[in-house]
Parts: sequence; structure tokens; C-alpha cells
Amino acid sequence: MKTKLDPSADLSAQIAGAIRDAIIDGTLPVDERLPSEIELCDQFDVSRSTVREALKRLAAQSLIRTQRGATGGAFVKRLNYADAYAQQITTSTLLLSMNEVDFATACEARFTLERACAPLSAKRKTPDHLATMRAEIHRQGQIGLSDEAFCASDVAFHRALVDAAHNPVLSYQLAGAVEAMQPLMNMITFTARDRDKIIRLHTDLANAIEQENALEADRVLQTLASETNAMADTVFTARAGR
Amino acid sequence: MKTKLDPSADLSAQIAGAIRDAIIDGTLPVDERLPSEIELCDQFDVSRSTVREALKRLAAQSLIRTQRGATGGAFVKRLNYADAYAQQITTSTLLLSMNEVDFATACEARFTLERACAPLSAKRKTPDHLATMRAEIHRQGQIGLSDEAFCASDVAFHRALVDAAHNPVLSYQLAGAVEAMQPLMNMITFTARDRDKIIRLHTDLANAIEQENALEADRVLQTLASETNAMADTVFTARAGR
DNA sequence: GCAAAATTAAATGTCAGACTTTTGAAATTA
DNA sequence: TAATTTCAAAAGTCTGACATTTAATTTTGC
Repeated sequence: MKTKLDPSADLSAQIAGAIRDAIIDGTLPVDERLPSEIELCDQFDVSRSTVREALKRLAAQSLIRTQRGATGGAFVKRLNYADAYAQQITTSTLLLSMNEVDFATACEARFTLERACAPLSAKRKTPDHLATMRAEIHRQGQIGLSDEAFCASDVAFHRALVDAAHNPVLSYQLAGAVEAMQPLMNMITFTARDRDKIIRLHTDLANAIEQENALEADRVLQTLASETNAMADTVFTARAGR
Repeated sequence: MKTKLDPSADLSAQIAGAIRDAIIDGTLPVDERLPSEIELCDQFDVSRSTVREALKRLAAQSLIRTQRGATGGAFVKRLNYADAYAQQITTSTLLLSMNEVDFATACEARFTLERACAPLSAKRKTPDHLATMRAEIHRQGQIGLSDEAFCASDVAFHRALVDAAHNPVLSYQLAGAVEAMQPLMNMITFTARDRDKIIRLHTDLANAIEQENALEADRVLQTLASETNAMADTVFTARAGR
């Protein structure tokens, strides 16, 4: 069956779109083999280059995987959490860095979502997640730690908090909110006093989670949010003053 | 400068990765023109088809846009909210539909995040958002409305609720959680009684938001979450019984 | 007859070159 | 000066060839 395309618009985009729609609505189930490139040429009445460009578009979105060889081809890929996480983080990071989203807005979004997680984390935490949180707190206290490493550890701490909720969908949704903040946080220079303050709050938070005290966890997260905002304010007003 | 690639791995993926990294870390700022395809051929020592496949990968992720003509080329694209939303929704939808995420898990994630939004929405709502919510409630009550249209209206209602928080980052993060549920919801047949129940809760929610009663909004959302779960349960156990 | 080795075929990956279309800039002309 | 024409650069498309990978098939050696 020949599928008609609009010859005035981007052909590879149209082909990719048609296949993507078929994947999303389930017409093409997971692990189904797509027609070979040659067959797609025939179906859409375009050259192989165009078909290949369409397939690369789909591969970039983790919608298909390709195998070479005799029984090879393009297959509908089961989107796994790792790939989805990676895409989510890339998109979120760029959205924040390119759109001059102010720190306060991003910060509010992040902590609002984290606060939503906290009660579930308190209820469902395992020793494993608590151990990760405590390990990161310890790392954050090491002397000579660079600002960047401090931020990375901060992200790891908060991811452990989120993962403790044991809801992979929630973890996925929050991955972007938490990780995308890292480049923004990296712009901040944390004084020793700032770090102390954060570490103390992290400790309070870990304790609250350990004791399944959701209310206290929420309180600490609110404090952490306002403290983070305050630190960013100090840095940015200082910079604007120069 | 010639950039070296690993000839044993996928060349276009490597090129796309190199350029993507340059965009993410800011080496290539927004609206910067990439070298022309021919220049990229030279830089990476590959053919034009390979370069083009790499560029299509980037275009699929909304990282670049291309222009034809004399002053044309590939430009780093400012990722806008619309594109980010669309990607977020595609990814979330597929993640849920392909991984046999059970309804309860997805539902929990969605309502947990929405509950986090509600206090902000109550505080910052505009007449506009309230009007959208009420309009969707009205639509949901129309007789002869298909299940699918009912679900679509449900999504629109909840998006208005989220958007009322006036935090675009939050709206973006929640777009996936709310929209990705739609295909799952579409599997449910809503009885007239179910619809009545949902519409009543939606009305309560809109009222709570209007009166800036965050506590009540939270209570309604919790009820809505458990009711939704119950309806799904009924449908799925009935189906499993056959 | 069976196991190892060689062959084959199908598919993606890559390359080279030509042509088309779009589009802004430069040159020309009225 | 303004409108028109020409030009050139760039992406978009097509064709055909060859390379590489991989599984199935066939052949060979014992």
C-alpha cells in the first residue's frame, strides 16, 4: 500500500511521524519488525536516503532499534526507564538553560514536586535508600569538595529521596525536575556556612524519613527551598551589582 | 579541526552526540549556526549522508532547526515549551503503555503530583483558568458524550488546574503525568454513575480552588484518586474474569 | 551421518555524485 | 532609486555502488 505524503514538506519528518503515530497507537507493537528500508522506499515512494533519515529520527527518540545482518532490520523498541530518564533530563535541562527560566521558578517546581514525594518516601523507604542519603550527606561534609561535586552529591541525595517512594513513574517524572536544576545550582558558589546549613537540613530530612515523620520532612523541604532561593539571590544580586 | 570518531560504532549517532553535548554545555549557544553539511563532512571525515542522518537525529529532539537557501543551515534551536511538552507527553505515554506499568502506580504518580500543584493553583488561579475548568465540567455532563471525549475533557480539566499554578516548569513536568494517563483511562468504560461521581468531584475541586481552600482541594483530589483506582479495578477485574 | 567450514543472501551502514529547490544577496536594468 | 534579473550557497532528494554484519544454507571432510 502506497502512503501518500505532502511533497512540499519535509519528507523524512512526515515518514517518521507516520511511523511514530503507528507506534504510539499500538498499530506497531513492541519488538515488531518494521518493513525493510527498501520496502519503506516502495511504500512511501521515496529514496532510501529519505527513509533512512526518517528512521534516524525515530532512533533518536528511542522509538526503534536497528539490527544489521540477515534477520536484521528496524524494530519497535520497548522504551525503558533508563532511556526515558536520559531524554527527560536532556529536555528539562535545555528548557531551563535556554529559556531564561528564573531560578525561583525552577526551584519552586522542584521542591513542590519533591514535597509531594516525601510522604510516600517516608512510608516506603528501605535501609538502602537511607544509606545512600547518609552517604551523600557524609560526602557533602568533606573538606576540599568542589562546588560542582557538592552539587552532584546534592542531586544524588535528592534522587535517593525520590526513589525511596518506590514509584518508578514518579521517579521518572521527578528526574527532570531534580537533575535539570544542577546546571543552575552549579552557578552558585556555596560558602562553607551555606554548606553547613544544607548538610544540617539534609540530616534533618534523612532523620525525618527514617522516623516516617512526613510532616517534619515537609517542613525541612520547605526550609531547604527557601534557603536555596536565598543563596541564589545573594549570588545573583552580587553579580548584578558588578 | 578533524574530530575523531570510532569507526566501529554508529557514525551518525556519534556525530549527533558530539553536537548535542556542545549544545547542552553551552559551547554552541542558541541560534548559533552549525557548520554547513559539507563543512561537517570535512570535520568528521564522513559522507554527507552520514552528516545528514546525524542532523536529523538532532532535529528529532528539537535541538536544531534547519533553513534552506543562501543564508540557511542548521541552527541551534531554542527549545520552547510547546516542543518540550510534546516530547514529554510522547515519552511518558510510551513508557506507560510499553512497560505494563500498572494503573495504580501511574495513577498514584499523577495524583501525588497534582496534589502538590493544588495549593499553588488555589493561591494563583485566574478567572480564565476557572472558566476553563467549569467549561470542561459542563462538557463532561453532556449526554451522548463518548468515553474518549469524556477522557479528553478530563485531561483538559486537570491541565487547567495545573496551569493555574502559573509555574511553566511545573506545567511542563506535569504534562507527562496527566496526558500519559489518557490512553490508560481510555481503556475504562465510564458508567453514567461513574461520570456523575467524577463531575461532582470536579465541581468540588473547582469550588475549592475558587475559594482558595487548598486543604479542601487536596481532600477532593485524594478522593478522586481513590475513586479512579476503584473504577479501574472494577473494569480490570471484570475483564480478567472473562 | 555429522560436525566444521565455506558460501550465500538479506539487511543495515557508508560513500560518491548528481540534480532540485529554496532563498538571500549581488548585479543589472529601467 | 527601484524593480528585475542573475547568481551562489545551502539544504532536500535521488540513484547507484560498495562495505559490513549476521543468520541461514550449503558444502566439505571425516
